Amino acid sequence: MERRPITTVDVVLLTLHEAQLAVALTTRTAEPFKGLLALPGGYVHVEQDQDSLQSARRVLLEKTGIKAPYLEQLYSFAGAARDPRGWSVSITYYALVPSSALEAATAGAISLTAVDDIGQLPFDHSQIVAAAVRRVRDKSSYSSLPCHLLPSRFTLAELQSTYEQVMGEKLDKSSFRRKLAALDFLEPVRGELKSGAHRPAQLYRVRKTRSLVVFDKTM
Amino acid sequence: MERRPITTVDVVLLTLHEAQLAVALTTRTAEPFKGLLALPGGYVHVEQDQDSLQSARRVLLEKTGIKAPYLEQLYSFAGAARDPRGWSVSITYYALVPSSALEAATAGAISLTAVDDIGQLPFDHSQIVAAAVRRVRDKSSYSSLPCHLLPSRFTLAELQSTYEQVMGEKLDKSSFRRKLAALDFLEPVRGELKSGAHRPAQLYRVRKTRSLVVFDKTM
DNA sequence: CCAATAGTGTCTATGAGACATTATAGT
DNA sequence: ACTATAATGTCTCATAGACACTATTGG
Repeated sequence: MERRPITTVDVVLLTLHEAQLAVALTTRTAEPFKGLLALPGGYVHVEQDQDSLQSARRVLLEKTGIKAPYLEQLYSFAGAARDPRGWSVSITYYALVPSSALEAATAGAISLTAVDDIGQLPFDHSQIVAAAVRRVRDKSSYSSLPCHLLPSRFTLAELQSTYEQVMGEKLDKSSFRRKLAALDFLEPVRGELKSGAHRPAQLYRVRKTRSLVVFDKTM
Repeated sequence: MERRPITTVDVVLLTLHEAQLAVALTTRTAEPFKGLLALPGGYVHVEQDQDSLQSARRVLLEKTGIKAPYLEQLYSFAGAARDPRGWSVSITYYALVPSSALEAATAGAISLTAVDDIGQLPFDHSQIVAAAVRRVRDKSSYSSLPCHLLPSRFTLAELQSTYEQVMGEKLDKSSFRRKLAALDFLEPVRGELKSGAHRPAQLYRVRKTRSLVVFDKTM
């Protein structure tokens, strides 16, 4: 009987940090690449995990303390060359969390790096990060995905800024709000406002039933 | 050391058959589910395959005789419950071929079933087919993907009909052609026409450098 | 009143859908 | 001439982007 590949999960945990989309890296505690920064990841535990989503959740909790993020399968990287231990499969996931969730959850074991200046990472983790960023930017262009980078209540200006930071481009305020209104996945939080030295803004939250709304495409 | 999961690839081979999007199923030659129709699939061969795309290509060639189709990774299904042999990972791919490629390649070992009346399949193959169909329909709505369901030369009417069969809805001829012209991924085949009892149509082919063109999205 | 940000309105250009018209083959 | 399909043109409406304007707070 021939040898089975190694099976792991790796998670690309993304958040906004210093007005940039940033990925959370952890220091590897075991060989290979011990001591280097890499994606939080680990073996699938066949007695413990019912499926790979649970593996991803467990690994993320163990390595970063994050509990219930937006979590979605990204892609599987599999082959003979990507891991020095031999033929391996990495089922990868990406997660989005508000930066507040990161501050609360971790004991500082995490390094946040802007996705646009990731250097070389162990294994094929640079490619994995690149794929996640592509996916998130693409999906953000036609869905409410970036909402998961914000706390549960936010202003429309904060939401627009989040989209802009994810996409890396400015958006028109009027058009942006027209689209939000048409899609109708936000609801104002009654009576609550946010303060500054100027007109206060209405706070909103995502409607319970519409945590991921996909906009129109063409053709 | 704990046991590693089984690692397999399964391929959802799609084509047009009797004006419907159809999936190619093969009869299982081994347990479990020996003798039943299922997706062409098999173990990853770690000494033979450099990566999972090569596994998919190999499996598809072995089981169906298809050589160089459009082939793209779909999703990975992984868990304790999906295969009676135990915890397993299936890295799934989908392939698109013109129906002519199927007739030529197979010795009749393939069963073509319209995707909209797939019943129960072994393992979680029904779900896998459903995911592939969702992906193909979605991607067809904003890309030139359906071109891979046609032979290398085709008329605009044939292309429109292909889109309609994939998407399951009628399209307006004028709008369809306007969009094709704007995207500019087709080129007329010089002097060649196709005949009937009426005005002949221009034949086209996909430009070499534009085998998958993605249209605009919004936001 | 001023500064600063929130929120809304208007104009225009683009593009999609619906539908009509012209073109060209065989019979 | 007739029919069938190819190919193109026109009209209208919806919508996105650009930008201007009004609203409301603190100082």
